[in-house]
Amino acid sequence: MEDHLSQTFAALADPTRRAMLARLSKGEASVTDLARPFLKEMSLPAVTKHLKVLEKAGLITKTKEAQWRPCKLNGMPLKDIANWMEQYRVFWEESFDRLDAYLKSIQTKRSAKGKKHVRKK
Amino acid sequence: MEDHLSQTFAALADPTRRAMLARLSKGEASVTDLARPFLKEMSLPAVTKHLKVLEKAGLITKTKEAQWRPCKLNGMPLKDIANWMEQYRVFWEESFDRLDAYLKSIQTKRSAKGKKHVRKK
DNA sequence: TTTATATTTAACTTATTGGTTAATTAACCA
DNA sequence: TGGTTAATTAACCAATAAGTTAAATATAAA
Repeated sequence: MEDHLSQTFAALADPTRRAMLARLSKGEASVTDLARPFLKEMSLPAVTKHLKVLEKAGLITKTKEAQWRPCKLNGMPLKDIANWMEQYRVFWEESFDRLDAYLKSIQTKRSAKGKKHVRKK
Repeated sequence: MEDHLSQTFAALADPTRRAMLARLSKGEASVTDLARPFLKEMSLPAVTKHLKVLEKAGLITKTKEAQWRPCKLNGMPLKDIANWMEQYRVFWEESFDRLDAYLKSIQTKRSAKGKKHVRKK
């Protein structure tokens, strides 16, 4: 998982971890706080592991307060994802006609440069 | 990988697959077209597998044209991700002061409902 | 100093991922 | 028909992910 973006996407590819982020978006929470909704489904060490994945991806920061480890959400890695997504916005936001026109305009440019691969029908 | 959103995030958590999407954002491409930039690093079956992951996540669609399988990008799953991201926008886009104020306002609401966990310092 | 609470680490298991090579299928072409 | 190109499938392997239980660590409190 060399690159930053892959690491962030991978961290988000788990419903438990996304639920933890959702909880943290309401404010700081300790490990036990975060674990509570999941203790019927998994053990505390499993929760620790999920938090470690989020931490390594930079999505949360753990601090110390007595024997507790309050966690807070850090949105920066999400900004990287949002930036990456921008280049695809046209593929979901515009009407299909516009998307089609957009693709055609690109194809034309490529043809003009002689790059288009011609294929007999 | 039960849920849709997890499947999409997981599909995006690989630089090869993201590069393939980037290529497809310039227009349709066959499997060989998509494979070309990676054939020094991996075999064709590996490429097929990556495409299968993208296809199962709904990010691409494969069609048939003679012995080729032209692939096209489908942005819909990205819209789901963009929607999910919206709830976190405040965590990267606003100034830290505003974020702090936002969190405080939420904390206050929770205190008012008697939900806030009080902890001695 | 013992005990309780909060959290992590260690060691292990199982399933999934990402890759390989070799063989197979499918369509076209001479 | 036989050969070539495009792509997939099968069988396998190594590394990683996600979980487990049991033990260890750290702080606070009695």
